[in-house]
Amino acid sequence: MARRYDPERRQRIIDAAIRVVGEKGIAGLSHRSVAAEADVPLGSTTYHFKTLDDLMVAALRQANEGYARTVLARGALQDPESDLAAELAALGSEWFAGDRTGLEVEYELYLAALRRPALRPVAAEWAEGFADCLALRTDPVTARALVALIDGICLQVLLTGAPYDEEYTREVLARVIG
Amino acid sequence: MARRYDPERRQRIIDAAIRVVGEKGIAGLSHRSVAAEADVPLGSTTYHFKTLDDLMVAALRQANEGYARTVLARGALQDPESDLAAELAALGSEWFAGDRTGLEVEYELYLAALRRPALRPVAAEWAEGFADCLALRTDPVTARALVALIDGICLQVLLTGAPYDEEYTREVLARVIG
DNA sequence: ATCCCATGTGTACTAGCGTACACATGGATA
DNA sequence: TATCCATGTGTACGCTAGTACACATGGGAT
Repeated sequence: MARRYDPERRQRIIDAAIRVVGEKGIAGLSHRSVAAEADVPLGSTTYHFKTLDDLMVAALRQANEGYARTVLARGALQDPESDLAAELAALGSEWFAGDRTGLEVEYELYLAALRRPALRPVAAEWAEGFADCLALRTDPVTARALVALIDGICLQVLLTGAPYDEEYTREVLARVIG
Repeated sequence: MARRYDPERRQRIIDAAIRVVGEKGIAGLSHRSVAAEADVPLGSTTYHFKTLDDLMVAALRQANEGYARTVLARGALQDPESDLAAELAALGSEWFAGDRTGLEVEYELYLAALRRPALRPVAAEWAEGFADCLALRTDPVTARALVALIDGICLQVLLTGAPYDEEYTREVLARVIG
């Protein structure tokens, strides 16, 4: 019995869940599919995560942390001298560059909060955390609006297949900043 | 057997699908659950809609038409003298007033396009149709941004459970209009 | 050193799913 | 009127799901 007493078992299950959502979407997420992806027995996924909602909460929280890091990594966002709209539009370009799987996973789990109350606090954490970060450069109301507009623009791109337009994004974000 | 040769069978199945999504979410949508809700045999739902995607396409299209009517019904939107931002913010209040089930169904199907390519053209129809309508009062770029911002604001409300704030919405929409 | 219990493993049960298919029926067409 | 085929009905199959549970194991508290 290899891998008994695996101290990272729980973490590996979360990572596997994120990969499953990336490959098959939330509809393809099950205790069994995650167990197979993580190479652990079925009972192990049900032991660590009693319900799929629990697992999605953990996965969304982890995805949020990843995107929070990409925001934090863009240090210029904190620099009062930088062009906030341009920085945010460039952040969007970074998100959409290359493989979009990560972004799709983030949004799929985020949007799942619509029907899964358990996810709502985690979705709210993301929105508020991002807004708090932006509020350092502007007022809270504007910060909330920026988050909403960025969400809306990202969704239009993901849902309709339209290309991401950084210059357009910068322009309209700048209007909200006023 | 009663109800043989039911000329509205297909329509009744679509209506039932929308009710099922409203009650149980897309996750609860199946040929069987819809058949039960529409009070038709299983074979009837699979006959009219070969796949669930087909059924979701029909349901989203119908939901879109309903919301398009609420937009058109707000005649003041077309009136060049009216305050566009205020009218749109009021439209949001109308959407959120009372039972939100309809709005949740609309967004749940709309957002499902993220993972279901079959729904993307229908999602794009909604976004473009709404934007085209707004473009009558402003330019196409601003119209698109307004749709994105409205989507973002509605989602924040639905996902995080925050209340809908008409005055805040009017204020930030006005900034985008410039 | 002993024991407990958090953790890990394997399997079985029941329910619901999409799918397929054989057959029924009667409006539309010729 | 005779025929055809779009539409309607009922049932069965194989698959996957969540859940439950009995049992195994060994790290850490005592």
